[in-house]
Amino acid sequence: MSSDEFIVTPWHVEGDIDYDKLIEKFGTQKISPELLEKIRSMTNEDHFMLRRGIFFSHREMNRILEDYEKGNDFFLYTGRGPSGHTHIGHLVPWVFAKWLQDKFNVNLYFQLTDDEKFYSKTNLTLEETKKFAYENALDFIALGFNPEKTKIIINTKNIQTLYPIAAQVAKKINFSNTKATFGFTNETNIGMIFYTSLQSAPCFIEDKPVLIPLGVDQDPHFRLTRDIAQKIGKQKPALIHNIMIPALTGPGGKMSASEEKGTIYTTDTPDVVKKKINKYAFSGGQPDIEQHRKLGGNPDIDVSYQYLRIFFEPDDNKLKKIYEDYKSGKLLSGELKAILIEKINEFLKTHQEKREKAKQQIEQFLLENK
RNA sequence: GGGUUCGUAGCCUAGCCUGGUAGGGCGAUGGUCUCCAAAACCAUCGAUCGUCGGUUCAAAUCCGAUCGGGCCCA
Repeated sequence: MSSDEFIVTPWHVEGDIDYDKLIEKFGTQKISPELLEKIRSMTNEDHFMLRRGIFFSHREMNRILEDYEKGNDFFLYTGRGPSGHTHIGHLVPWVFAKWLQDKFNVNLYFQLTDDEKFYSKTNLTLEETKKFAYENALDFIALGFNPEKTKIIINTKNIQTLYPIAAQVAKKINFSNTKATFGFTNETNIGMIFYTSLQSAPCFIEDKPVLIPLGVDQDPHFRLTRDIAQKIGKQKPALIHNIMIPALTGPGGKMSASEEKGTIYTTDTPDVVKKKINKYAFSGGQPDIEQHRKLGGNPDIDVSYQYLRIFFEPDDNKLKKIYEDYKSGKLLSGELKAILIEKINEFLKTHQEKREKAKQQIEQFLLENK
């Protein structure tokens, strides 16, 4: 694969992603300055993930906001495929969903697709994906969601609730649609072929419009959902997409939960975090200290800097100083890494405490089948 | 149920026809070099060749059975 090629699908992300090209390819809308301003004025806050383009693309987010202004409520939906333990990249859309929920005071559904990971990962058993679903749920809850307005859907547990909706969806999607959208072939197991209708189901769990914050790689599922929404008498789901979080080891793919090395898990200890960052984080520094002082580093490709930008340093002034110091050569890669290590460990300390408490709270969050 | 095809280290794979206990790539690990990482260079680990049995002095290689995956047909 040459350097200007990239692949983005719900199951595989590879290459150096050109997000403008991806917008064109997927047919989404870039988040315009006007939309940014609208969100800002409605929430009275300028969220750093929007300002910095971590969320960069959408489908009909403006419609959701306009309806909301007219007094029409919406709800939020996001999720996670439990193929492994939660890593810090997963938290991006969840934290953003929390923010949206707080600002608009709306319900949120969080879907754990344990069945889908069982179908798509040959080496995972259903027991394992169910176990990871539970583990992932703890991380989600730890972010502080309100149990009154937030429900966790586990596919294998909530199938009774999801199935009637999924059936409506499934009848309107044919094999050619899914083949074209996901690249399925005759070897694809039939669980995968049906699966997208289950991922669609939460879009219609309430009779209101839905807004879905999610990683852009999951967009294809909802492209199909949007295509069939009107056929089943529902509104199209609206989406807001975040970029893929780079792996520690460098650009050229998203952080993968199955690759131990390039991943910081939410359960990692401070020592492990330190070791992983120092040992694996791809840097934009120069080959040696003299050249670095003279030529400066490149924060745009430096993974440590990117993590600060994407998640761990919401303060623009501090981030700007780091950017400039690194670029000028004043800040060394090792020093930049030290800043990130401290930020991550500070975050994980409280996260891990909340995660422990979540074990007592999980029951309140699980959706009950009706 | 029938047919067909595949099963070699974490992954991809050579070898199988023409039997003599396995070679490569990626990855991983360690080192050199770096403020780190990457790159580069050096080194190392790692496979009883799905399983059981047969033929043979000798089988990943031939034969049989069996298990598992894929596809086609019913």
